[in-house]
Amino acid sequence: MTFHAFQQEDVKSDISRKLPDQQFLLFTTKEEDLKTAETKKLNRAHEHEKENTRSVCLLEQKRKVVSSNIDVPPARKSLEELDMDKVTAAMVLTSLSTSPLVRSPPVRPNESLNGSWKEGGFVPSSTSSSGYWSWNAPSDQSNPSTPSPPLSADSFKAFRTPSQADDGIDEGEASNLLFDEPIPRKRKNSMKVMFKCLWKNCGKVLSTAAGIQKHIRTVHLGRVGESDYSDGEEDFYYTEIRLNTDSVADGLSSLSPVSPSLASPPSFPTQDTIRPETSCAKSETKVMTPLSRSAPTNLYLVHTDHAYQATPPVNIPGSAKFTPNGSSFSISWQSPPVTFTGIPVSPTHNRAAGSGEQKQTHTVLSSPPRAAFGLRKPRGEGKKCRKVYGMENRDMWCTACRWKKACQRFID
DNA sequence: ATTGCCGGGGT
DNA sequence: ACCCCGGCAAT
Ligand SMILES: [Zn+2]
Repeated sequence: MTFHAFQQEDVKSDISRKLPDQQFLLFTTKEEDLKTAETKKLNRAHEHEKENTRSVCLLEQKRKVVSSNIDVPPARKSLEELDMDKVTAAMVLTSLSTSPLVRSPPVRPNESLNGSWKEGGFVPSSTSSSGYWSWNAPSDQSNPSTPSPPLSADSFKAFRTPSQADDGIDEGEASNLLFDEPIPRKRKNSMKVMFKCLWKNCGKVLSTAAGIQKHIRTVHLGRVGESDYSDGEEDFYYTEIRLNTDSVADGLSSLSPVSPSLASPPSFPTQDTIRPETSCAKSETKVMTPLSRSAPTNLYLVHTDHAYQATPPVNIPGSAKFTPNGSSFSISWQSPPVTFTGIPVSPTHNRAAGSGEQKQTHTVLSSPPRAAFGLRKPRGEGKKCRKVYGMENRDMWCTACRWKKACQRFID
């Protein structure tokens, strides 16, 4: 782990007025990281090194932006973890109304003095080794009894040290899905991720990290020519906000490539309690009234049921292979037309060209209502890490997405 | 073409 | 357990 400080100097002149001149402390993870994690990814080693550095830098930027915009009593440093959720809740609410947002930082450059010193310390999260990708990671284990406010917010959950085994907990153990009844109903957890530009007088909100980076690059940094100039150190100032699909619409007046956003009626917002143990299936539906016109309710980021696919068996192996041929047929029950597939006996030669022989009767018809199996997973609606962060930010993806498994961060 | 992710492989 | 990727369906 090495530190270097450098001066922000490649900003253009007008920009330097807008943002306080400051020094940056950027830590890269050369030795430690590359030694372990990188060795495995030999094929990708090159770009990865860059990417790593870059994203760290990027995260640092975020921290800096945040830190430079608020005055927090200095006594606060150490216990920030404890009331993190309160702080963040307030913080996000603030961030939604005013552009720059806030957070008590570990390092706080003095903004008024242009000299802008910083103390050298800042061991990045030595106590809480893992990153801050989720609030339940290091802190919540301390107080399982006190329920945190169910409605909280999570903006830029970005402060993590790269590499690390942080991702293991990153989507920590929530196991607390509200209404997960017998039915395979998927949670209505629809939330949107937005990236908001933090430059002054620009509250631009885009839907992808790549998008906002591009925006900042072109609009604020003036780098028009180079489209994907991704050297290690760029100064992005943006934050990530998550909001429910309903109650969007405010604040986001100028968003450009935002997806249409279904105009669903206020389906009760899912509410994940932060209780560590999930108790039984007793639906303690804490369904609170959807705050009528409240600010976009940012959701907590608990989700993260254990590993991949907590959903009941929806996927029958080999079913999909035969769909186009004669062996499958679709039945429409209530709402969604589900397609059942007959179980083929001999996968190799089902339905040859001319032979309409097919004595195979579909026994599936007999078991209508529960039909425990059959349909393929309807393909999660909504953007996942890959789309949201883009290929170039692969190390921001959740673990599952990196493994090409079902995303754990954005659950449908 | 891109995205999500299951299944299966490697360590 | 962690990590990766071929391949497929859906988009
Ligand atoms: Zn993901």
